Amino acid sequence: MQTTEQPDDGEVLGGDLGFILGAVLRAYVKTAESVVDQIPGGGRGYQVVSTAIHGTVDNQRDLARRLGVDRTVMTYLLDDLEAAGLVTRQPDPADRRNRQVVPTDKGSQLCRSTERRLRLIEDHVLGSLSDAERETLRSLLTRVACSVLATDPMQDACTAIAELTDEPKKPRPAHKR
Amino acid sequence: MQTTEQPDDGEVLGGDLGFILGAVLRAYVKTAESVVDQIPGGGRGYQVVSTAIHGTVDNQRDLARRLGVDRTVMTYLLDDLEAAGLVTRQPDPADRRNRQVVPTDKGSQLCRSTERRLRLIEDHVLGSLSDAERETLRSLLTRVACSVLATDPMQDACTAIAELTDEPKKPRPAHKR
DNA sequence: TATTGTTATACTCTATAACTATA
DNA sequence: TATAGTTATAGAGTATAACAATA
Repeated sequence: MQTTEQPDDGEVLGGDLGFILGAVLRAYVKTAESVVDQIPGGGRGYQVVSTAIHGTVDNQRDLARRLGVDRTVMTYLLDDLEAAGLVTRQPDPADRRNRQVVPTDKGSQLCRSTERRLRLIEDHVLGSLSDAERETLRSLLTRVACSVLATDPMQDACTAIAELTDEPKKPRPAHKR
Repeated sequence: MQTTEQPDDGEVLGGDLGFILGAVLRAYVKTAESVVDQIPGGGRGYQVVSTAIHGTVDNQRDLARRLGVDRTVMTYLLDDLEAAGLVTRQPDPADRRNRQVVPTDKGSQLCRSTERRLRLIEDHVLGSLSDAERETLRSLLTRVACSVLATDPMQDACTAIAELTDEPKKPRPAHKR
C-alpha cells in the first residue's frame, strides 16, 4: 500500500509515534475548540456526554477510566454538566454507592449536533487523505483504541518493559510518589 | 467494557477522533514513560533532542512551535537538557537573536538508543494490528501530521468554522484572550 | 518598532489525602 | 475492611507579562 511520493515515511518527522499522534491530536483539538467550548468542560465534557449516551459504562469511576482522567476530575466535570442541565446523576438501585450518568434530552440533542460538526472538523484535519484512506485510518485507530482500552495499561507496561533488555537497568517503580 | 465482535467501527466507541487518538496516545505515553523518564523533560525532552538531531528547525521558537509548546516552556526544557549535557545552545552567526539547539554526542547516543526502545513500545501498543496494518497506520498518520504541521492551525480553524453553517451562530472570536 | 530568548509571576489543571455513605 | 463519590489542599504544568539583546 504505497501512499504517494514521500521518500521515507519513518524519517520525515523523526518517527516517534507519540510525536505524530500528538501533532494530529493538537491540530484536531485546536480546530474543534470553537465547536465544543460551549459545553462545560470543553472537549472532555463532550466526551462525557457522548460516552454516557452510548451507555457502555454505568458509574463515574469507569467513566473516568475510559476518558483517562482522575475520578475527582470527573466529579467536577459532572457538577458543571449537571448544572448546565446536560446530564443527571442517578443512584444505582443495585448498588447505591454507584451513580449512573444519564444524559438529559437537552444533553442528547447538544451531543448529536456537536457530533455532526466534529465529523466535519475531522474530515478537515484529515484533508490530506482520500476518503478511502480516511476510513482506513479511522478503522485502524479504532481497533487499536479498543485494544488498549480493554487492557490494563500498567500491567501491559510491565510486560513491555520486561522485554526491553537493551541495557541492564533496575526495574523502576514506574510511579513517582 | 465488552470488546466482543466489533459490529461497527464507527459506533464502538462513539466515533470522536479526539477520543480515539487520545486513548491511543495515552496508552503509548503510559507505556513509554519508563523509557523516557531518565531524560529531563521526559517524552517532551526526548522529542526536543530528536527534533534537534534531524535539524529541520534552527531556533528555539520554531522548535517550540513544532512540539506544540510555549516558547517559555522551551527555555525551561533546554535549561535542563543543557545541564544534563544532552544539547548545547549556539548563537546563530547570521542572526544573533536566534539560538541553535545542537545535540551533544551524549545526547545523540541517548536519543538513538531511546528511539530503538520506543519503536518496541510502539509495536507493543499497536499489537492488535498486523505488520502491514502498522505500516499503513504509521504512513497515514505521518502524512496527516506533515500536513497539519505545514499549515497554520489558527488560519485553518477559521476556514473550517466558516464552512460550518449547521446552525446560525455568531462567528465567535475563536481565541480567548 | 519588531523579534528572540529569558525571567518572574499568576493561573489552570491535576493529583493527594481525608471524609461520608454504602457494601 | 473495601469501594464509590465528594471535598479541600497541595502540587505540577502552563500561560502572561515584563525585560534584555539584537535586528
